[in-house]
Parts: sequence; structure tokens; C-alpha cells
Amino acid sequence: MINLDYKDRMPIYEQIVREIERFVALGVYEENMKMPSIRQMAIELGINPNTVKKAYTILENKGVISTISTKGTFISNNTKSVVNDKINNGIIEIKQKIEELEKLGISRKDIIDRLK
Amino acid sequence: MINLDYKDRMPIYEQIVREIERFVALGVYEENMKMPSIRQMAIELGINPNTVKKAYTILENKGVISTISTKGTFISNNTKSVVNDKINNGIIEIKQKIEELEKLGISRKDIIDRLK
Amino acid sequence: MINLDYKDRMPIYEQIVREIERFVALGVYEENMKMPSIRQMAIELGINPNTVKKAYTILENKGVISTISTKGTFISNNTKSVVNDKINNGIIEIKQKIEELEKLGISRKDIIDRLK
Amino acid sequence: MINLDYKDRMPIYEQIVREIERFVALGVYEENMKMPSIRQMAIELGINPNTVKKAYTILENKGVISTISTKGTFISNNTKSVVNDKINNGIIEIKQKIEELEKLGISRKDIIDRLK
DNA sequence: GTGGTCTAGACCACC
DNA sequence: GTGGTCTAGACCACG
Repeated sequence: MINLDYKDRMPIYEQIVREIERFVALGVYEENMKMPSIRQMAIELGINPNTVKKAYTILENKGVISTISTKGTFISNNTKSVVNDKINNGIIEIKQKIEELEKLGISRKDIIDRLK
Repeated sequence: MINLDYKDRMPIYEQIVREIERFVALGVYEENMKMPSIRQMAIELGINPNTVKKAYTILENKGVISTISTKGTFISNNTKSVVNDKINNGIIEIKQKIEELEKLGISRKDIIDRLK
Repeated sequence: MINLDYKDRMPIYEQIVREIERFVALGVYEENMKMPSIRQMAIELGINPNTVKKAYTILENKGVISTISTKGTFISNNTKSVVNDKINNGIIEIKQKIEELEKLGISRKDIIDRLK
Repeated sequence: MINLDYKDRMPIYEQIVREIERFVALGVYEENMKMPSIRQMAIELGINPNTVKKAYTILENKGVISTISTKGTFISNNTKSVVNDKINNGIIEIKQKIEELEKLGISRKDIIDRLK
């Protein structure tokens, strides 16, 4: 399910973080769902368990997942705010892109027209 | 003129490439203009000549500049197509971003409204 | 395996590029094969790792090899088209040579007779 | 008349040597013909007189031209052997090219067929 | 002075 | 251990 791009400058662990965040935002991973174990996901992705471990640690710090020792790892409950954050960040990124293009001599109106 | 950010994940040489491409697109660097020499730019930016050389090599491969040994480095004549390419690529990237956001449950129309 | 000629006007890194392209064309290096690491090849050839790196970068730009950071460098899958390209280019170069010789007053037929 | 390629790895002075040799071989420059002065050719080609000087020195060593002080520079009389040398060298170069292509898995017969 | 090449060696993130 | 980046500095040919 998770797709890795080894040519990307983004490290593998960060790609995993982003993918899982995306799945959570999309509702593919639902609240309180049990995540695959570190070993299991490492095998599925064909990578080193340390890499998965690093991704899980970051996700836990972000509050996206929470680990209950001896029980496993689960998706947290605060999903809705995660979605809104992602949308807002996405809008901001697009606005930055538009500003870059405006510097190249194309008007904001022309850009938006070409997006419809 | 060129601003470097050492904390950025983007390597120095690529930052230089982007900046020069931007200057060409903006018309700051005009066609056939002589570029600063490798050593000169290295001194101005406070970096190693090899790093500038790497940026220049990439720009030459891209057709943005043209290097004549013992003469110097010059902006190529293809500038206009370069600008158009950058604009088109920018539009495509924005469209991809929009598609990602749509998957999060916000409509294209709502996204575009928030861009104006 | 790779032979370097320091007296040649062709730089070391380009000699490496040509040799590897030749090995790929000859099938000595098969598709998806792992290449020697940058450091390893540098030691074998008695040269600096940066020089090997430069050769590898050029080969990657040409699509001959594919580099995956922290994993290694591998021969790409496009080998057959690479071989055909090399043959076609070689034929074209020879035709140009023949045209040059024709201008010196020798007929195409005579030239070809002397090639058999 | 003489065409210079600043991107070529071959130095300018050597390009001049080759061009003049070619013109001699082709009969464009006839025996005993007076060559343009160093200054004059330097101006025509838009290059440094030292570069022309270097080319003339090499040509004189090769016996292609001869300088008579206070008179000027003239094409030598041994042109025919020059032509034959160039043809023979050309044939040898083509044979080497063919051998390279044979290593790529195409037969000599197939190569020659594609030259006709 | 210019670009072209190469060396030696360092530090980094990732795995 | 692997590739990625960068520095410092050297030597060269050319013009």
C-alpha cells in the first residue's frame, strides 16, 4: 500500500510518515485502528526495521499514532484536525507556487484560469 | 544577489541553479550576457569554486547557459522557451497538489476560491 | 577490468563512462547488476572517489545506470536501446568520415573496398 | 573560411592546423600560395595572434607551410603526399571504428552494407 | 584570468 | 558501508 521512492531526496522514514498521515487524512486508516507491527511493515516494504521504527516514533511525537506497550500501535483519535491541517498547509503551498509563477510574468488570474 | 540557505535540504549547487534559472526567466540575466566567472561567483557567495562549477555544469546540460573554455560562461539564447517550460511545469505541479487536496474531501471549487 | 590511459586527452571520468557503456553494450554488465561502489572502484583504479562519482553521475544522466542512495548503483533496464543507439551513432560517424575522404578525391567504392 | 568550434575539446590552434591541412589536401590552398599574415588571420578569426602563431609553427614543423622571413608564409610543394597520408589515416580510423562496432555484436558485413 | 580536471579528505544522513 | 555534498587546493592548457 505504501509506495517508496528511493530516488527522492526525502528519506525513506519521512516518506513513510507522510504516507501514513495521508492515509489517516483520507480515512483509509481509521481511528483506533491497529497498525501493523514494526517488523511486519519492515518485511512488507522490504526495508530495515530501524527505518520503520524511526517513522513510528515521529508519528507518535506528532500525535498521529500512539503505542501501548505489549498491546501494539494504534491510530489516535484527533484525526479531524489532522485533515484540516493538511488542507490548510496544501493551500499555503499552492499560494507560494502561484507567487513564484507570478514572478515569471504570468498574472494570478491567468494561472487560476488554467487550473479550472 | 543570490541568497543561500544552508539549512535547506536543497544542496547549495541546486539553489544556485534555481536562482539563476529564475533570474533568466525574470529577464534579470539577458541572453548572451556574460556570467560571473566560476572563481568570482565562488568568492561572492563565500563558497568553493567546485560547487559553482557543479551548478554551471548542470545549467549547461539544461541548455540555460553555454560555457566556452578560457572565455567564460554566457546565458544561452533559448531563454523564452525556458520561461514557458517553467510556467507550464508550475501549473502542472499546482494541479497535482489540487488533486491531492480533493482526495481529502474539499472540492476543487472551494480550493480555487481560497486562492484568489 | 577498466583500463585508464593518463596520456589520453580524454579525461579519466569520461574514459570510465565509455568503458562502462561498452561493458553494458557487450553484456559484460547485465541489467540490474550491482556496480562496484564508488569507493571500491576508486581503490581498484587507484583514483579519487570524486572522479568515479563524476563518471557515475554522467552515466545516470544518460540512463545507463541507476543510483539508489545508501543502497548502491545498478545497471538500468534500457540496455538494448543503448546498444542500438551506439551502433547507429557509430554508423553515422563512419559515414561522415567517408564523406570527408570523398572530398579528397577517392571514390566511395574504393574506400569501402579497402575496408573489407 | 576556417570554422572554429569553441566547445570542442580540440584546442583552437589545433583546429586551425587541421583546417589548413584539409584545405591543402582539397586543393583550396594551392602550392606556393601566400598565406594570410598571422595578424590578418587573427583578426579574421577574432582570436589572439599567439594562437595563430602556434598553428603556423606546427604547420611549418610538419612541412605543410614554410616561412621566408620578410617575405611571408607559403604553402609547401609536397602536397600530394599530404593527401595520401590523410586518406590512409582516414581509412585506418574507419577500420578502428568498425572494430569497435563489431564488439557490440554487429558483423562487419552488416556494417559495410549500411555504408553503401 | 578562464575553465577543466583531479586529489585528499572531511562531514552528513541513511540504513 | 553507501551515496551526497562540500571544502581546499593543486596543476594544466589555452589565450
